[in-house]
Amino acid sequence: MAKLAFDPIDEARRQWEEHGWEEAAPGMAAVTSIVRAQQILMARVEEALRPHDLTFSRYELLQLLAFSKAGALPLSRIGARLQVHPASITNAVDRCEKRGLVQRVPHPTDRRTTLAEITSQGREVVAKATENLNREVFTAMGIGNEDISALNGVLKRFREAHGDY
Amino acid sequence: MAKLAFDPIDEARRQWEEHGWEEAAPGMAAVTSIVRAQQILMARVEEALRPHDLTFSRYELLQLLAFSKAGALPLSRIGARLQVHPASITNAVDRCEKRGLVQRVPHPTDRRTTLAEITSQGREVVAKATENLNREVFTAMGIGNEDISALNGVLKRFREAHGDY
DNA sequence: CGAGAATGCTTGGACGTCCAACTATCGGAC
DNA sequence: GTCCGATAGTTGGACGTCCAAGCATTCTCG
Repeated sequence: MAKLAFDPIDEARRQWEEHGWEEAAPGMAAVTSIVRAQQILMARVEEALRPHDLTFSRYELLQLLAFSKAGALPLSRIGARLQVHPASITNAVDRCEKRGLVQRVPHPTDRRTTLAEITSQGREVVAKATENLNREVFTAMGIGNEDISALNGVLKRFREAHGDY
Repeated sequence: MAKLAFDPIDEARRQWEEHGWEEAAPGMAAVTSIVRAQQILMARVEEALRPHDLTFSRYELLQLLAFSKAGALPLSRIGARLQVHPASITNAVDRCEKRGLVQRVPHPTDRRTTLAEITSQGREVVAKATENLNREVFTAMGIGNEDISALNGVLKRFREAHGDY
């Protein structure tokens, strides 16, 4: 994988400083690092999910439903929890419904609302997928526990500062 | 923006621990946090670039060329530096070329290779875009300098552990 | 020197994301 | 009680990413 003899982010930082943007250099490095880390992680996650024919979005959908009390939630609440556009929810639910992992159910009192309900097959698939993810990704981060804790702390402050949750 | 009364990541962690996956909980939280942080950052970046009609991929392409000695690089080297698929480079160069920010030039000795060369207009656009990014994103991260340093340190170790660079 | 492997780029298709526009339903205010 | 704004979900289009396949060129090695 390593095609380069140097760290591209260190290199970018050097360039930033050379151009008189010392103020912005650490932030630039942080943004670039997060983007790159996300690319690496998503590649690993998608690989762990491939045997189950799931994508990360669809996995998140199924896991959220599996953890909910009734196994069903309004699409709008799903969107709020996963922080994605309503159209993306429609898409994810469509695909899961085609595979029988989820089914659309009308809301009992509000006819505008549609619920997504996880099926027993959906529960099976998401259980196996979680097992894989835990083994191949979440417990194999490649950095120490202190680093993971520090990361979680910083990113929690970051998200809070930007009005997440 | 804040639609929720709780942190979804804390909630997910709680669920993980309840299901006996304590081992994987910190890694799960870290992965989810990185994904979410990247979403937040990309939204901010894209907004800062919108006035210049650029996307982040195209900005990265232009900045890389602007910093290169000759203002031109083989498409394959661009792909290696930005860590994206060749097809994505083709796409980005196509769009920049249509706007006159970049032009394709044949490699002097290797006829397989195509160079992307930044134009003077491309240099103007990327300079203004960088100014915007520095002001609106890179120097407005919402967390302290120590947090940014810690983040950069952890993510550098993470990237190194996964064979980046 | 010549055939097969490797490299460089492009194309077409699948997927996910967002936005804007639209339909349907609900709820509050006068 | 009715109308108008807010809310819920879907659709179609634009964009970016990846993969697989294909074509051209260059390199390697017998």
